[in-house]
Amino acid sequence: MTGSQTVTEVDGERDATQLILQDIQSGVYAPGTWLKQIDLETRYGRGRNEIRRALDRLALKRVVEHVPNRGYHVYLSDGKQWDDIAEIRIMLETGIAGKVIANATLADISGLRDLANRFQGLLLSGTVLELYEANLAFHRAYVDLAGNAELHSVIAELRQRTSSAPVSQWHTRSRIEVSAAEHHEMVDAIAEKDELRLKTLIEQHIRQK
Amino acid sequence: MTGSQTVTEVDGERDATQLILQDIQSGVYAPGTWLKQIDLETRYGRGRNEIRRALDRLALKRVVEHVPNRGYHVYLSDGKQWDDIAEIRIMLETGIAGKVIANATLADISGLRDLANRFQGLLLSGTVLELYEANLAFHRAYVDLAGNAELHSVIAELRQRTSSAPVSQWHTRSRIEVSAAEHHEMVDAIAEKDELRLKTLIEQHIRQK
DNA sequence: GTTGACAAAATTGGTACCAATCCTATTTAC
DNA sequence: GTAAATAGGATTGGTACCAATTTTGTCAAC
Repeated sequence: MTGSQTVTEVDGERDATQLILQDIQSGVYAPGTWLKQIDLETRYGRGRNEIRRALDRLALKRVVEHVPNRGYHVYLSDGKQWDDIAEIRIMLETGIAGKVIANATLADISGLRDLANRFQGLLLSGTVLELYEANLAFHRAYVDLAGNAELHSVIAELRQRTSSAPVSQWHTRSRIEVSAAEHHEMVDAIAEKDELRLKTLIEQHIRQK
Repeated sequence: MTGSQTVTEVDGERDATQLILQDIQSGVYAPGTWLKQIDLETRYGRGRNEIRRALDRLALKRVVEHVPNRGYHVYLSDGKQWDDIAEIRIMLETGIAGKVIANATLADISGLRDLANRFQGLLLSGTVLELYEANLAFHRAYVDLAGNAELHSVIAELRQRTSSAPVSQWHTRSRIEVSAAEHHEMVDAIAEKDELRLKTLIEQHIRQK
């Protein structure tokens, strides 16, 4: 049974890569699942060619794995990989702490506060994917304050690598609550220009999530 | 004049992506050059399909830029981008300094020393590409000592992003000499377990290159 | 009942073709 | 003589088809 009706009314312009990625992140395709080209073709209403390109890109991003003459399947991330990537993120996000504090205007801080609030607001009503997006928006805004255009894409890529099963993270509500609180603490630290505290918070935040 | 004979006798198994990348890094294709599919097809003796996939991958890596219905051209890296990437590399390579020192066995240090020597040895006789590869091997070995499997690919990717014109870097011999000396100093610092000095050296090394 | 071989179906991956788009050179009007 | 318009050529990018490989299902032998 490969069937699955078209998921789209008007996905119109969006890239197939992101659609597939989003479905993987939403848990539609569990880790280990084989992604058959024909299925994807009908599901997203795209040509064979675009599907192949999308799968190749995802394979490059290590979201799926390619086995010649067998196809592509969702990557099964092990614990070690998660730890390694967390460590890299810590190095980068703490590394820019000083710059962020130096660059942050009052408007920036207020913007961050809004994003932290939005995440907190979704805590009760939001879906997992919405929470995921809100959390991502917060971290993205933080990283942007460093003024390093490249860093943005690097971190985004890192996130995608582990996000194979974001559902499996944040299983308990209490953990999400902690995350929401930490977001606010981070904003506080930025407002008070307390670099050391900010770094400590970030490390703690990334590790536990 | 689009002509250019096949560059290969037996490139047999190597991926077209890497062949093109290597040619860009060697300066065969200058920044800004349009990479026509037909030319690449004949030059590397590959099908249209593989060329397209390779170009798509390189576009994803930001080595080339894709303009719809126009084609792909070698990316022109501006100074800001170089600085941004250098900064990221500094954060990462200094960030692992402690772990590297902790993990490095005598054999590891000796291995690093060999690689530093090899770079130095190529200083007179080697081509630009050989120097580039030797330098890369040294840094790769250093990064590997951190025991973070993911970090490896992240840094490799970062390097590729700026390596559009490695020829333009290292224009003067004196700079290469300085780099070679710094490699040795880094090994010294690791051997003496002087983390602070190692970090200083790395920052200096990456920035000036 | 289990294991092995064989045939059929399904899936991938490559090749070739064709339409759409863009650049260039020539011609024409002013 | 210069500029706009037009025709021609070249390049990209998508679609369809076909071959190669693998998996699944069936049958026979032990």
